[in-house]
Amino acid sequence: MSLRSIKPPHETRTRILDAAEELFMQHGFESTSMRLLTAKAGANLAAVNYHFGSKDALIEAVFRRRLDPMNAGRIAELDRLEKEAGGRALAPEAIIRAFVGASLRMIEDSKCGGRNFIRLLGRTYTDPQKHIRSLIGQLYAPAMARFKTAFERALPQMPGDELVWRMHFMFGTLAYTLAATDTVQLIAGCKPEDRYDARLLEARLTAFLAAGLLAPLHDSADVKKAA
Amino acid sequence: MSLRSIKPPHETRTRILDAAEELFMQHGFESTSMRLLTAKAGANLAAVNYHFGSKDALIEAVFRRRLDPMNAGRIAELDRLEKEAGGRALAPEAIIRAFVGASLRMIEDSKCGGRNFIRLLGRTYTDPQKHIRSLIGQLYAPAMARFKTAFERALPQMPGDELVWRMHFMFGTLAYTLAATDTVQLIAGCKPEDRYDARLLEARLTAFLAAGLLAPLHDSADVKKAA
DNA sequence: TTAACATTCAAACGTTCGTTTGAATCTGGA
DNA sequence: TCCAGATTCAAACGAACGTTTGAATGTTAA
Repeated sequence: MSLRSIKPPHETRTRILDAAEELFMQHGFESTSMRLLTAKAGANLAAVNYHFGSKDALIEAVFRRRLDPMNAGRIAELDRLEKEAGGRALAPEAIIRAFVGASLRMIEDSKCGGRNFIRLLGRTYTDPQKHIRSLIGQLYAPAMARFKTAFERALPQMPGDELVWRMHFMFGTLAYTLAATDTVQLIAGCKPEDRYDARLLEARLTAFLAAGLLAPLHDSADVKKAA
Repeated sequence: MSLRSIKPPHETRTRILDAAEELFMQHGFESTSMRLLTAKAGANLAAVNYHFGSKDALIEAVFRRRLDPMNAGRIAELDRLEKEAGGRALAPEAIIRAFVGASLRMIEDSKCGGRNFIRLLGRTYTDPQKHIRSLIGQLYAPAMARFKTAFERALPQMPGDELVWRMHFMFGTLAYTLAATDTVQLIAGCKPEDRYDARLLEARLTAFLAAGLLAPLHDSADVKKAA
């Protein structure tokens, strides 16, 4: 038995996950048939049910594989920044960058299929199926709580519900930007060139989000009076 | 023949469109079967193919019915504002409000099923199927061009590509906010109460978007140097 | 070599899908 | 009243779906 033939464990599992990632991104969950998927993965039709149990379980596995490490990285980055700052408060923009950077770094990473995943992820926040949305929510929960307290510390003067909404807006901007990589031309009116240079995009996105987060508080009394 | 029995033209057509709007929102396009849809509309299974030709044509009709008037309203509102201002430049926030308001007013309108449509629309910008995305893009194109020149007039100092991206971000924030009406609790950690009071949401969203649009220009030279 | 286990395979299962068909029914003007 | 066109209806079509099955093959350790 030669060295070449030492088979990595779960080889088919990984091939299936890779194929699923790409096809789910291209066609969505329902339009991706097990027959097309297993063919692309070079596996037998029954392989998905053997290795994952069902198509739904495969979908869950696709998200767990990348989302867990990604959010762990976000939290670690935040820990690092806070340690580095000693007792001082973090700049809101630094917190934003810790969150946004994780997504954009994955886009840049061309050798792992992260770009497919990020686009897929960005679209799945608004998936019709509730159990899929709640899976995503569950996988995000720890990081979300961690970043929320970080923002609270950085912006002690901001009312709680206001912060919740602004985080919601920021999260949405990121999600849409990553998912809708081709709708820029809707506005530009032409094909994007190198518009998805991740580094430039990160700078633009961070500037936009930081300004939105720090926007002057609207006078909610005005709104209530007008109503 | 009594007055009551005067049948409005295209009655079934309308019932089908209404049912489609609600079911597409609840389950997505593919998970909504013609059998469920026609049953909800109180029509025969063959009715969709008779009145619209195919399921895809029905999807298109669902969007055309509401999107065309909505964008026409946006443009009319912008015309009104510019006429009102005489020759003076419009405030960027007023332009934003003209765009955002059209969506939020439809959410509030409870008697027409606009709320379903808006959620459906918000998610469809990132639909996997390219021909659906390009349909939406085509329906938005006139309004998008109109608002782009309005922003250019209001912000003459902003570089063109920068404006394109910031409009992209704003559009995305709006789309996500409308589509993901239940992910706020992802951040809040609890059920939203009256969180979707449209008027309060409009104030919050406009403040966020205006600040983001007017964010200080990042030094793109820095980014290029670092790369 | 053998036995136990893990994986792959071709084939079939029952179900559901969008669409089509041709007859039945309704509608409005001659 | 009668007829042409519009609409509705029950029934069926072939295709594609996710999943299951049981045999075949590959792998590992005694």
